Amino acid sequence: MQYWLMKTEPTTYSIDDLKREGKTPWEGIRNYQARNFMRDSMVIGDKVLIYHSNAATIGVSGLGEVSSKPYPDFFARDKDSNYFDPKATEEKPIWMMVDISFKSKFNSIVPLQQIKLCPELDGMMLIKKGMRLSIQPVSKEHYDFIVGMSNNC
DNA sequence: GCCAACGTTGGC
DNA sequence: GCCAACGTTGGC
Repeated sequence: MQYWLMKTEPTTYSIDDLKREGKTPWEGIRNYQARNFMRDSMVIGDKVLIYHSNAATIGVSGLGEVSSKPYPDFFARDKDSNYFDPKATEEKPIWMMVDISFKSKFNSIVPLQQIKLCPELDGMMLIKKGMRLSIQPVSKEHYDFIVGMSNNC
């Protein structure tokens, strides 16, 4: 069992969209390191912090769970998709994804600003300078602490 | 909208 | 394999 943080821009796909749909393919990851986490390390049942970037309120908005094995991101082969990649083929799909299911929406977002201020969260990948990975591993301690912060809002 | 930090591309 | 140019991310 591992813990992750996955970024999304709420104008594209928010925690409310995930709540409404219950489950979604996490398509459009076009970074090898992020893909490798999904392809090589994620297993069904892993816990996920859903993070809103480029938003009015930036921060962790709720919880999800990995609910499928990795499989090819078929958007890469859809010419009409923003995520189309001409190099992707059926034999070599290049890009992989997993399904993420909805677990909960926080009463209020745990803001990035606050995450940066908590000594308990020192060392989180999210707050490292220059870090822009859209999928990051999170320690159980940091995961639990952020869930705790959401309960105190 | 700005821009720092990264990642990718492509000529050599 | 180097590295300049370009594109993207994402906080501010």
